[in-house]
Amino acid sequence: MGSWGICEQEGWRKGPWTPAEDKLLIEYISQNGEGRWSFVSKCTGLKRSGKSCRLRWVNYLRPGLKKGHLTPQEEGIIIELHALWGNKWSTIARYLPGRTDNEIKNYWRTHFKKKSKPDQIKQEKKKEIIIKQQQQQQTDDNKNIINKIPLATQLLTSIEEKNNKQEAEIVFSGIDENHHQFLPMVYQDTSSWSDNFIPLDCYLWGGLWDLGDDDPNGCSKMGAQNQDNYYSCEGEYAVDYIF
DNA sequence: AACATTCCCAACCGCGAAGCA
DNA sequence: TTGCTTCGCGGTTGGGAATGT
Repeated sequence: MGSWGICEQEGWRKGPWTPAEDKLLIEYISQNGEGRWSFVSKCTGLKRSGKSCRLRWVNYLRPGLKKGHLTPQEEGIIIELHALWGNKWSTIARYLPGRTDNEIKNYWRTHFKKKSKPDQIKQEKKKEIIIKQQQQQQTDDNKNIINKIPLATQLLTSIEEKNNKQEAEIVFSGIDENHHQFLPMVYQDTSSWSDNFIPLDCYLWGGLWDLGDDDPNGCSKMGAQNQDNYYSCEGEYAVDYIF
């Protein structure tokens, strides 16, 4: 079934929402809360499928949504997280309060994907060469860096031992051509991540997560807790601890 | 001014996961 | 366990706005 409930029902409206439709949907949700989307049409007389109602609410009407262009900081986060997770738009969106997966997806397609054409490919290849040249050096560097991070080492070991299928691997770390410090990165299967736990590599990206105003670690808002392969951001740990 | 092209984003579609009887 | 319904996600599309020729 493609579109929830009475999917092939005649008379579903499609296309842009009108202000009157928005009003009906907002009223419904203010009285009944989110969810049970298939009941919206029954309760309000709205000629929209549950799926359409959910989409409209989530992407446009929901309170707290930010409008307007993404900030450079948000853009940076998208780039970083996309490099890590790929097209996991909803996952990325969780770390950009007020932004929707749809918005981020659209933004990526229009601002970044088009740029990864010829010029970008050349640049990528250049980078690959540079990175390869650095890798040998970095292998040693990694050891040195990790030696400075006992906890990180522990966690890496933990991931490797307990989740050998995830094949945790340090991809690179070191210093780029502009003398910017790379953090060690760990690529792993992200499918098992839960909302409540922050993977090691996110922990390692402490600066990135420091978006908050309520917690110097920028982590508490993510509700991190202890779990086998995940680093707890509650308590005394400081993300800046790494470098 | 007129037309063509590109950009942008809201909305749709198909699929798979989750929940439940 | 199975089948059905609901939900959420990622990919794609359609069309208006902006820009270029």
